[in-house]
Amino acid sequence: MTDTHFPERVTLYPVMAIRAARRSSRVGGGYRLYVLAKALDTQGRGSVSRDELREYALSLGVSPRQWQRWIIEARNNDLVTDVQRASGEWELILPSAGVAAYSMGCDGVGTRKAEMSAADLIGPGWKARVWAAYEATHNGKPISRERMQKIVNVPVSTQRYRDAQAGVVRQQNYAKLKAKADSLPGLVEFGTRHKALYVRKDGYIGSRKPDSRFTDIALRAGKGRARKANATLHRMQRNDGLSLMRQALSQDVTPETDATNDQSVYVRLFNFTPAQRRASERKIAKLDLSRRDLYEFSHKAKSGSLVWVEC
DNA sequence: AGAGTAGCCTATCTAGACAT
DNA sequence: ATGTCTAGATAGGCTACTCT
Repeated sequence: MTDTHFPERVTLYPVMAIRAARRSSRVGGGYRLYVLAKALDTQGRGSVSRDELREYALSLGVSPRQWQRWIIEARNNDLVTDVQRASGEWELILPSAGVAAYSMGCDGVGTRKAEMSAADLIGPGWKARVWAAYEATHNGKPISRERMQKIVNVPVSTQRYRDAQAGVVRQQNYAKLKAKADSLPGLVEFGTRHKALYVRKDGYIGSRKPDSRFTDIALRAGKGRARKANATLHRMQRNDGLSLMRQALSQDVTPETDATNDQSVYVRLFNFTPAQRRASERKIAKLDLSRRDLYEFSHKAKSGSLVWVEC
């Protein structure tokens, strides 16, 4: 076999992949071809040989017919540009992530890349595996499906469908609040930002938090150049008058909106280590927020659920 | 003969409705 | 909170065709 020199792993921005995976995007194959091309361009030259990319795709099980459709999609979305070298060989010029995101109509590339196997991009279930890569970027931190829908605009029912198909493991999270059981009636009567309150066996008040999800389909990669890619994208949007209002806070925190003034007044942060918690406290101190929840990981319950203590 | 392609057919997917 | 079902839509495979 001559395939062995082709990359087995690729890195991508799951937020872009999710955009491409939308039925209406008409760039599902084109985007995957772009990801493969980027993986092939190990030197970062900004271009790859068209024949080599075709060979790479076919070695992964892409049919000649698919290749034909995919490269057309990639061209239609400015993800590749054909140029002929003096030698006669055809090269494909590849845009940067930010420019590619702009071409695809993304509002952002997210904050994290993910790494996954190239073969997982091909064949039935690829959308679920790409979704799992997005789940992996949360690194086990609790996040509700509703929140993910707000971020990437994938309906909750579709999220469940994808998770089930990709075998994503879900774990429940419970928070141990500072308040004791005797304050529960007051909390119930006057209301609280905490949902699903109950009295724990140790006498403190507990609250059900969003689930954590885990997968081994993808690894969370470093932050890489997400900031740069987003900056490029947003500059292009501004130039086109397409700039959208963006979140004031990073994706590591969960802003909620106060219905009365539409301002972010509330964040919730989950931290696995004391060092993470201290970093979060510093971050929060700068933000001038009226309300916040901060939790540090405590332990894994017998049931498998994760328990977090309010700080 | 071999490469590329059109069009048909089937598998897969989406997302709402309903059930548990 | 999850699972099941479904109609309608899309993607991908297959085959026969054209062109050189």
